Amino acid sequence: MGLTKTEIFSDKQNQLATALKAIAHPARIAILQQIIAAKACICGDLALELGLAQATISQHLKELKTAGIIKGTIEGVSVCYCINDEVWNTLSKQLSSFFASNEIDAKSCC
Amino acid sequence: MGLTKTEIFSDKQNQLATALKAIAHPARIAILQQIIAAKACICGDLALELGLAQATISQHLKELKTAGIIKGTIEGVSVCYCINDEVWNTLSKQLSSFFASNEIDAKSCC
DNA sequence: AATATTAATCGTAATATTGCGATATAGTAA
DNA sequence: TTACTATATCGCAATATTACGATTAATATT
Repeated sequence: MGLTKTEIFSDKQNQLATALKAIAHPARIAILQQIIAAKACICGDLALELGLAQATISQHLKELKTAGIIKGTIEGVSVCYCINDEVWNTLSKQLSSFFASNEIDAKSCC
Repeated sequence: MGLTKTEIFSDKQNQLATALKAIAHPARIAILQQIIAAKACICGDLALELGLAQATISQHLKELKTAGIIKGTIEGVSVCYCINDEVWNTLSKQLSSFFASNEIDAKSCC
């Protein structure tokens, strides 16, 4: 087996899981932090900064891009990556409401 | 290779990644939602409710428990799972500040 | 004690992820 | 055109995840 049964879950659940999965890796968290701090937004710089191979960083960037979290604009020979603010803010709100749904007072079991 | 190089990242980055990874699965999101809504907090009930095998739910519960996000209290023959509010709130705050770190105005590149 | 009930663990097969060297692609500069 | 630079993709090996049937362990019930 080994295949997630996405069909039994709601679109919202699947989408949130996919977005979280894209962020749930230390290298990708580090990449996002670097991009946000604007210390580096170019693949090669990130590779040097983080100490991973260029191919590895490129792959992580692709995953973040596929998830819509970042977008890349061609800048001559290199590509400048930055946060996709729309997706970022939407995800931020989704997570906020997900975490807020656990109200401390309203406990009915345990 | 196939082994995440955790040693080159900070503890915070690794911890956040681990916590997010625990949540980043539709079944585990669904389990957390059920527990929060208190419709089901018992393994067997969750298995029936979500349509996954008991062994599968038990495995997902274990992962959430290992991550510290939920805790289980023995209730006769069964175990009642509930949110670990401390961990939940800490993670909520960490994520809030992570997402807030992307200030829309302060763009220095791209 | 014998039986039922519930959850955890084991073992396994299928699939996915991670990381990197090597190579391909595409733009820039000489 | 030729050489250079930067990123993307391919191919591979190692490891991790996912799901489930079967089994085990532990508590109730009769």
